Amino acid sequence: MKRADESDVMARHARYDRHSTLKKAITLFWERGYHGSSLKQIEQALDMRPGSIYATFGSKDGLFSEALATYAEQVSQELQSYLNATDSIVEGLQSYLRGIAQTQNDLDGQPARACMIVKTLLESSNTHPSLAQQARQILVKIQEVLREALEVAKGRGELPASTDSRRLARLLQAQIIGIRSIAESDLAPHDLSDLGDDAASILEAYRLPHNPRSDNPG
Amino acid sequence: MKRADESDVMARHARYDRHSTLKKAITLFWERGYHGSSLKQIEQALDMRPGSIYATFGSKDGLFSEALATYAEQVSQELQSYLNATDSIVEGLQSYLRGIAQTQNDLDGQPARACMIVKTLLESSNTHPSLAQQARQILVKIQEVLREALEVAKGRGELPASTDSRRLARLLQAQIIGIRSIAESDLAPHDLSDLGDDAASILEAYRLPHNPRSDNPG
DNA sequence: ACTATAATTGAGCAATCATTCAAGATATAA
DNA sequence: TTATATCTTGAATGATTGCTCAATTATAGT
Repeated sequence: MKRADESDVMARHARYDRHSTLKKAITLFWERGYHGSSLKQIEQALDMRPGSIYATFGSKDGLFSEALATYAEQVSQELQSYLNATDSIVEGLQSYLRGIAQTQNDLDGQPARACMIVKTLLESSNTHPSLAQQARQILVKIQEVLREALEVAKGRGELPASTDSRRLARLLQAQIIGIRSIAESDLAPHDLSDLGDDAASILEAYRLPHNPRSDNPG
Repeated sequence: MKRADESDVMARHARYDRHSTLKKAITLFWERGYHGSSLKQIEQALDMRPGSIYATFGSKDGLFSEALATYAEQVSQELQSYLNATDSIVEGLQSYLRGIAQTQNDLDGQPARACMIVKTLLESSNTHPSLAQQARQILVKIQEVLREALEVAKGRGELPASTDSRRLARLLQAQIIGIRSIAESDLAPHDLSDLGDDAASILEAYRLPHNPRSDNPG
């Protein structure tokens, strides 16, 4: 059997760019969730007819799964860009916590909304095991990114060597989830911003006591 | 016109106790959410036929709304019982944060699960405005309970008079939401317990006697 | 036992659900 | 052009959705 890309006769090319289509899917699914998004609405959001959708993504599940993976990639990259923006890992993390507490944190100027990963986990944990498992794995992966960043911070002397990075990473993830979930309330922008500051300042207690006139530099 | 309870002729009494029925509804809706629970499943969970369900609760929306309100009552009472268990408000709050991080925190021995209020808010914020608004109001009410508790703590000298109780209440609510949401991951019981401890110890920095931080957030 | 009242039932409703597939459209190679 | 491969379409599928209501059953007072 001959695969499409091996064929000696080319044919019609796809009208839809997969990645930009997935971004449209993210917008819809992030807003309405899996069960809340009907295929009718998906057709409208993607400007595709059912046949094309199923030919491209296999099923509603497949589309959602790809959209979630793409979203996770976006989130990871955003976190990484915060971490790379400063010499200090801890300050990068603090900056990230403050950033997600801004009501206009997107390029599109969208208001802060709960994380799509958490929304998916909570929605599907007892209705759609495979989706829930995917969400869990993404959360573990992000936790791993946080843990590695904290390890680097330890190496740089920002945190005590005794710091349990895995454990602190979980505390940070809880902050992220808490902030972004509360953002779904109609909290005043200023109050949400304060919450970001408070969550960021939690890290101060974990910092290596930095004494400018320290007499024991070990 | 004669009302039923004014009638001089009594009739068949209801087979179903409203409160125990609502508890069954909570179990289903908490697990599967609003969109994830079909009327077929509701019929089975309540052991009621559609006619009875609609005669009693009006609609699926009405049933869910009553179930959510009942759940909120349960949560508030649990929080209050933690606050009343100790002389110290702060320790009561810490005990609560640790308590919700226990995998078996219910009388029924159920594993820790994400808060039904938050699940509802995230699921319905863009699909079911009235439900989302109800969830938001409940969260505000709980925040108010926390704030009042913190005010009492200030009066008792547990916290500095300068403490912004409203702001700290929001930080605490973010902890609760974060812990309970992360509980939906298949985190090891010990790890979740650690997270509870870490969230509880955040309050140490806000305490009056030994505040390790120079800049008091508040 | 009889009557009035209320609670319960479950078959059945129109609408919507996710999905399929034969037919048509379009681009490339020869 | 013609043939071939691929993409797109949208009507139609059977299942399921939330919900209704006429009929049935059960209770209490007379």
